[in-house]
Amino acid sequence: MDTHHPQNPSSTDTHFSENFDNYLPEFEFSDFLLLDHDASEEGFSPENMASTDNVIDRSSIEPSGASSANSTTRYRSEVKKSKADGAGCRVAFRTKSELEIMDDGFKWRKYGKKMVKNSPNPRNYYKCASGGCNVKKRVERDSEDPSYVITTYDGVHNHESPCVVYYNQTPLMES
DNA sequence: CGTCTTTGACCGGCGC
DNA sequence: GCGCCGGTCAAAGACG
Repeated sequence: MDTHHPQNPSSTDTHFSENFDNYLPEFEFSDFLLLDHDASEEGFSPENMASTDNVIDRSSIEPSGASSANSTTRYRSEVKKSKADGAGCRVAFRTKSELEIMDDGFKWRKYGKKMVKNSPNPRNYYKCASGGCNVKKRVERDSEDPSYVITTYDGVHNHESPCVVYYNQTPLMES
């Protein structure tokens, strides 16, 4: 259903974030939590945040180290067993958005929906549709503020975002 | 016709 | 040991 076509490469704009701005006018970060014990401030691998890191930057969240502790929302520190299969990087975002389907450039396939006890809203489970990439993401609405959406990324992409690929493959061609 | 969402069932972990 | 709860699977349906 999510006919998310990658941004047409013909735009050749230099700022992907600008595209995002047009894409999600009602996009506002409230909290972002880094739930990874192994990843310190430097642990913010560009691989993992291939495209979302753009969003973080534009939300003017202090990139200064230890800023992750800035989050007021106490997410249960799920420092559980981390599969050595690249999974081990957990990042949770809380965004203000009407739509819970936020296209971050990756292709996600929904594989489950569950009602959780803590919240009256269902929780959706997505998996990266790229072969060999078993990154998961779970999306749910804030129990207290339905206008907020909590997105939790689980794992690291072993491939670039389709958008990035696009930009890589089309360095300059428009006439 | 192919792809993706939906939905209930199943499974494993944890707490009591 | 049992029950609860969260996460995943897989068949069926819907949609393009």
